[in-house]
Amino acid sequence: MSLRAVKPQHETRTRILDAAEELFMQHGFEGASMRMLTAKAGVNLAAVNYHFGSKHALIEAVFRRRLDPMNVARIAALDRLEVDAPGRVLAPESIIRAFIGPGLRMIEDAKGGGRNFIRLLGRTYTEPAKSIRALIGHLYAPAMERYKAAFERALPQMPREELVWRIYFMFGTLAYTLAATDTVQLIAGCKPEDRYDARLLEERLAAFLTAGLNAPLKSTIRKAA
Amino acid sequence: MSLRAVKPQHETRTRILDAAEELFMQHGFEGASMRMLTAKAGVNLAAVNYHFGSKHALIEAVFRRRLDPMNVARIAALDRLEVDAPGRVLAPESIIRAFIGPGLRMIEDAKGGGRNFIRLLGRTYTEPAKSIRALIGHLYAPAMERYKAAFERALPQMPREELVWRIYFMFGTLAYTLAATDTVQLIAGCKPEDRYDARLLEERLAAFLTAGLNAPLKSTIRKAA
DNA sequence: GTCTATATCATGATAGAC
DNA sequence: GTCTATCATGATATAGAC
Repeated sequence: MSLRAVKPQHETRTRILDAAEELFMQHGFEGASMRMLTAKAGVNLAAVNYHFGSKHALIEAVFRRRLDPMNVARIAALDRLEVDAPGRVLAPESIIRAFIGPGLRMIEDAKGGGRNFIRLLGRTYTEPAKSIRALIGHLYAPAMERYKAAFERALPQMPREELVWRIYFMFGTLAYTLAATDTVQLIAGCKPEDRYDARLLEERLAAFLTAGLNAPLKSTIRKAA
Repeated sequence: MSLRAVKPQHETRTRILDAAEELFMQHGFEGASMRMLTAKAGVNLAAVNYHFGSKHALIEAVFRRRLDPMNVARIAALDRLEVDAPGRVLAPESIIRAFIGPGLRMIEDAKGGGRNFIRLLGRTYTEPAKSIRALIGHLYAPAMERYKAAFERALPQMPREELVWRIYFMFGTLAYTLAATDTVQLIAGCKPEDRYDARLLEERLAAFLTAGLNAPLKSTIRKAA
């Protein structure tokens, strides 16, 4: 019942999450120490254990904060498509755009930390401990199921197994593109501002992915040497 | 001038490299300690510093051992294509197959450690310290330049900037596919043996990438809602 | 070349004053 | 809720016997 300001309650938590997101991205989960991130956040070392309980619980919180809304947005975008075209078969390209949009928009959020998170997410597919992989898979599962079903309806003639692989390829292209926009020298020659232009990236990615998804089922008969 | 067996000279080095490759893949560069990897290799803790000088130098050695031959094989495959069709324009698909072949073959090498390395490589695009990224970029550079030039000749009508992005997307799809074949639950439904069948993967990837690379330049005009 | 033993330091976590 | 101080552990690296 005190009259003290109520601000500090969430602020420390948020500052820790922001710092953790950036440092986990830069140094990995093991490489970023709690001392590093509490120093960056300007909070006391013990605050992490007070607010989150352990380093591992902090890692989970970092992912949940961003992934939950991102996948909600993905599902909402798909819902909108289906409501706007009731009963009709959706074009694969529009499903692709609905899926990649929420992730792409995040890379424009440099100040709010979204870009850091996107790159952190990219590393997560290969690096982390099993427990983290399981968490990510769990958080992604609902959106993935919805999109898988949408693609199956949009491409009824494609064998299920081939479709699963092509979804996997698309997922990989997106993950890599979002994660590595800073790091890969190949892209270094491009205009720097293009790397974070979500609209341009969406056009380029949508064209590439749509063509890949619709690739002919029998590979072209090539005349071997 | 002793008559002792000469085997031990290289064996310790190799055992350390094999163990490091696997443990760096599983736990990351910071997460895998020298104690862990010397224990796995069955060598003494001090042997790493004797043979490599430091942990960082060991990491470099791990990459050089595999990347050098892999890129040599890639360049050789492109050379062969150009020799077999002198003066003629190469089909984009054959260039793609020449590039992805050496990496794909590695995932079949479970026993020799190639599969471990491929997954280790995948994480490297997003995770590592700048010094490692620089090393990787340096080791890749010759092959990337050759292939970039080959694609430019094969697709003279495509704007250079769009081509760079499409090469980037292809590179990402390959990297992700190779790196994540174990981890992603989406693919878990497939027949497990298919994940490591290089021939099947090459067919699937080549179809997807070729279509993506050749995607129409203006995205389909879609009737928005 | 290989080993034991150890120096030096950083880590995650916690106890307890305020 | 926040701080200081500290514990127990495990890290890289090295010195020196064999």
